[in-house]
Formats: sequence, C-alpha cells, structure tokens
Amino acid sequence: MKAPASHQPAFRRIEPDARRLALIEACARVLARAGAAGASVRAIAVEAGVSPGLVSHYFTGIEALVAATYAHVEGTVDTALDRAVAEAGPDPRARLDAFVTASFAPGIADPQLLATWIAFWSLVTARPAIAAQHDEQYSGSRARLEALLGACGVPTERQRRDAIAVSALVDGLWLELCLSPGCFTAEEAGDIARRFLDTLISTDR
Amino acid sequence: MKAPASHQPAFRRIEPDARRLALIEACARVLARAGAAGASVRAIAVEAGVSPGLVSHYFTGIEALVAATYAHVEGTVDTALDRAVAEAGPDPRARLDAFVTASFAPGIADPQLLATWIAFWSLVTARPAIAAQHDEQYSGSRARLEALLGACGVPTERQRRDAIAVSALVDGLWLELCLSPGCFTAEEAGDIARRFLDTLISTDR
DNA sequence: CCTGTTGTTGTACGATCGTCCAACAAGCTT
DNA sequence: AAGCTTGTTGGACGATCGTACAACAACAGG
Repeated sequence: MKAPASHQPAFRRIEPDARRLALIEACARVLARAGAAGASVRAIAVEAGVSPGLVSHYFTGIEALVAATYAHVEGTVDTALDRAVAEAGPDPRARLDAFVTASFAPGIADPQLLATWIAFWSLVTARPAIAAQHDEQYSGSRARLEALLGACGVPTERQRRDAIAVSALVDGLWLELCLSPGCFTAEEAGDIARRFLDTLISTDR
Repeated sequence: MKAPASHQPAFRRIEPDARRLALIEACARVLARAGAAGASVRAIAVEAGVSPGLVSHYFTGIEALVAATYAHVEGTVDTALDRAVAEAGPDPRARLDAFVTASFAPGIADPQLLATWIAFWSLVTARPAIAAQHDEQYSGSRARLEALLGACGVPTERQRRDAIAVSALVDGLWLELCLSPGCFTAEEAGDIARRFLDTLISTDR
C-alpha cells in the first residue's frame, strides 16, 4: 500500500519558464551521457524527474526540444566566452587571445558538449526552420568575432572574411579536440589559433 | 518482352564482397536523403533492393554498417582529392592548392555527404571501436597533409602542427559550407585556405 | 537433369519510439 | 473549508525499430 497518514506531494508545480528550462537542461545531460541516439522523450523525462507526457506539453516534439537545447547550450558557451573576453582587460589583442583560448578550455571543448551539436546538426539539412536557426546563431557568433577583429585594426572590408576564417579554424580545432582528445592538446589548439591571429592582424599584408 | 511464361528469378545471388559494397552504397544514399535518423535497416534494405534480413547477415548491426559506410565514403573523397593533387602537376605549392580547392568542390562540400559524417560522429563518443577508427582515419588524412606541406618546404618539426592547423581550417570551412551553404561560397573558402597556406609556407616566420 | 551449397527471403518477435488525452491533484483564490 | 485553475500524471495507442531464424531458391558441380 501507499500513502501514509501524512501527505507528501506527488509532484511540484513550478512556473512554466522554470519547467521549460529544467527540461532543456535534462535534455543536455542526456545528450551528453547517451548521445543523440539515446535522447528519447522517456529518457529525458526520467532525467528531469517528470512524466513523459510533460515533454509534449512544453515542446512541439523532441526536435523542438533539441533545437531549444542547442540554443541554450550555445548561449551558455557564449556567456563563458564573453566573460573570458571581459576578464582579459581593455587590450584588443588580449581580448581576442582570450576568446580563442577560452574556446578550448575544459567545459567548452568537451566531448559531452559535442553530442548536443551533433544532434542539432543532424536536423539542419532536413528541417528548414532548424537551418534558419543555425544561420542566425552562426552569423551572430561571426558578428562578435568581427567586432573583436575590428578592434585589433582589421579593416572593415576584411572583417567578414577573416571572421569566417577564424571561426572555421577554431571550430575545426574544437571538433577534432572533441573527437580525438588524445591527438593534440588544448594548449596546442590555442597556440595554432593565436598564431593564425598574428598573421591576420600584422599590418604588412 | 522475353523469358516469359517459364521462370524469372526472384532475386540474384552475387558474391559477398559485391553485396557488401551494394549495402554500403545504399546506406550512403539513405543517409544523404533522410539523414541519420532515417537510416534504418529497413530503409537501407529497400534502397538496396534486398530484404531486411540481409543487413544483419553482412554486418554485426547497423552501427557497423554506418562505420563501414563512413570508411567507404571517406575513401571516395580521398581518391577524389588524390586525383586533384595528381592533376595539379609537379609543383608542390600547386599540389597543395589543388588539395584545398578540391576540398570545397561540388560533390565534396555537399550537405548530403555531411549526413554520413554526422551519423559517424554520433557514434564516436560512445563506441571505443568507432573512436579508434576515427583516430586512424584522421591521422591518415593528416599524414598526407604533412607530406604535401613538407614538399613545400615546411620543416619537419613544424609539419605536425601545421597539418593539424590546415586540416582544422579546411574541415571547419567545409562544415559551415555544408550547414549554411548561403553564407559564403566555395571560392571564398578556397581563397581563405590558400591565403592561410601562404602564411605557413612563407620562409620569414 | 539432379543434387548440394548457401545466399537470400520473409516474417515473427519483443523492445522502444513519439504522441495523445482524460483524469488527477497541487496550490491559489474566495 | 471549499472551489477553481491548470500544471502534471500515467497509460494507451499505433508505428517503427533491430534482430533472429527457419524455409526457400539460385546456381554451380555432378
């Protein structure tokens, strides 16, 4: 039998935004632990400590939850990178260096984070709405890079191309660092990226 | 119309290696069309024109088939890149340029090809055997790049790092080109990569 | 033509998937 | 204390998943 004399609530009601966030964070943990293939509605519900039906109640479907999780995780990463840049002080080049260095720090270059990206990427090709979300987030991340480069003296007409280049190099290093952690270190990745920045910022070009 | 009333074979027996390859190619087509989520045993069997049971007969499971497909597609890409390098003639720098240019050519930088990579990447973190396969293929691709760089005069002690850098830049550009085809062009990607090679090969560094 | 080998079929099976919705209960209002 | 709103439950549902296996048939060797 159940239910003793005293009464303990079987569940707690929390406000919609908080519940939504809890589901997103649970989704991120499941993706990190079990990968894209293991991120089912039921597994996420168990992780969040709620019933499976609640996922459908807050999200159109599991794809929408994955998209929201990607946006949230990318937001977290952006915040961490922004903090690293802010802590680097006023020198433009130091800020740029801090950006790339933080991109390979533990917790950012993390195989568990990669799972969220992969789950999201797997939806980009087939779902136009997801592709649009990717375009938007990518161009936002590129805009920040353009600003950092501009502060270092990169002329306006070269900012777009150089931001694409830096973004690609950092992402490529980040990807391999996650996929083959033993092949090279985060320090090496940072060195490579910073050396590349040298060639972009040097005036004799 | 021939061979009428008598008998038409319900299926053809072909030698194991050919059937294996047919299944791999069918898997690649399904991945390209439907993405990682749609690559089920049944869908692949339909695409190959065989019964579902045959997949289990030739592969341990669908993960093994995806891994074999990745190896096969990467082999195809490597062959295309090798041909581009060979057609570039004897000049080392021209060969290196041909390598990066071909990396962004249609059929290589292709959203449909990306699906195979994503399906494979999604298995890397969880499956040690798949991680080992990735390490091997990545180091092989890096070794080729080291050779091309060495021929251009990059000293031995810098080849490893520079190969990692070029590989990351090319892969990062390739990835974004597949995910957001409208953001920048293959020509721009090639320009960025070739300009990066300039900085690596110039002797005053 | 017959026979043996074996590549191939087709289905059955249990597990798990995403979605849905009527019923329930937590907690605020009155 | 009672009522009301609504966040939440939990199971039903059909579809689809990967796998296994006995029966079948294509084809080479006799």
